[in-house]
Amino acid sequence: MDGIASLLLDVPQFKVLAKASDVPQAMDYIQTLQPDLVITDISMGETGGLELTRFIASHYPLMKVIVLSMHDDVQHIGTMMDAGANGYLLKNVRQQELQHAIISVMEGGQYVQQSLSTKFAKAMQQDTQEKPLLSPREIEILRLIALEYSTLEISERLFLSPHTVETHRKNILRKTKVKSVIGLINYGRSSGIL
Amino acid sequence: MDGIASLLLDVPQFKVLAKASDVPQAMDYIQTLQPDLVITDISMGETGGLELTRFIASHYPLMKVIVLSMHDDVQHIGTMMDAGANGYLLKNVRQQELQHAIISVMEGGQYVQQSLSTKFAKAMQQDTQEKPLLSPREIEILRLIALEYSTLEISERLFLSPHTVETHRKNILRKTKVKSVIGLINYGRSSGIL
DNA sequence: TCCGGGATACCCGTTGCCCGGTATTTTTAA
DNA sequence: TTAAAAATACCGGGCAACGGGTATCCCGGA
Repeated sequence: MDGIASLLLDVPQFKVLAKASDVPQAMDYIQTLQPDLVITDISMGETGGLELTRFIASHYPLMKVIVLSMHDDVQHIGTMMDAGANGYLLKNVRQQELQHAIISVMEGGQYVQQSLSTKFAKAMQQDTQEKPLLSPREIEILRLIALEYSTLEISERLFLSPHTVETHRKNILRKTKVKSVIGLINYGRSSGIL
Repeated sequence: MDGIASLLLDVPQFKVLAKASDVPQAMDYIQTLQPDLVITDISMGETGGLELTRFIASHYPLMKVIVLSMHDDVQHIGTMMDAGANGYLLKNVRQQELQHAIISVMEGGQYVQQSLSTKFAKAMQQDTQEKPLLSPREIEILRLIALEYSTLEISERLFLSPHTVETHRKNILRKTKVKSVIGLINYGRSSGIL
């Protein structure tokens, strides 16, 4: 971790606000300092880094996250990027590429290390190739949710069991990776469903 | 009251489902028959009509309420309209204007008797003229709600008791007259707060 | 000077969302 | 045709949201 910090210290336009050695500490710093960018080492607690990334993505949508990892497989990259990471680099990244990644990310882009981007891009292509994500039925229900219909009201309107609507609702939440109806509305707006 | 009913009976597209002589009886009818429209005489029990209107507005948002009154002052009109009434007429209203009011209200509009609307509109103007509606604190909290913060998280972020946040949330819901966070988001979007 | 609104805080009860499952039928895709 | 996905339905539990109260403090306008 010190290695990374020293890499950054050499560059005047970057300022290291804090370094955290565990996830709770990191969360604390993030909430108090609210930095523009968080560099997360997912080798430290395995799942901790994933949770941290999800937390940042949902609570601070404008805050950027770059993941430092030692895993170069598509699964790990995909999981972190899905969780809301803006960049993914291996721990052996060179200073120049790290700086480049930071700049790209801060400008609103995504950055995956050169040596990984080829295989990841290929996987991504098959992965994100306009998969509808939500089924027609689910979209229908999402629209009704956005219109302030309760689960019970939706079930009455569509002649379904409330249980069915509940299941659909759960599946929608799972698929869109949001934590409540609020995220659902935001998702619907940004994806053009609503 | 019979005078009103007979006015309505002359018109084929209106059907009088029931007449109530006191508030509890009216509540009973409303809940069992769920009419499209309720015409309330606020001279009968003073506060009773106000409570009834509030009850309908909160429990049956789509049900319309027209208030028949003998008070022509701005206070009374404002109170009833704020409580959720869709129309306000004096008891001496002519049949033609009553019908017109009903049609306007059923089409989703608001109707205040011609002879009153001028003074009321003037009061309303000062009243609704960029009244911030939500206080700065409430707007702050609304924004955090939209970012998927829970009440507890908001309280921690603003160094407040969760109870306080709860109160603000309730006041926001009351002021914006929506029924859940979903309506809150929609309100925020349309009003430009979010 | 007094009143009202805003901000703060607390309590209690009900409702509905959310999460964790399981399971059947139908439809679609491989 | 066979496997996966979608749509349907049900159960039980936890907890946040919501509604309706009460109460104090402070400040700015009437």
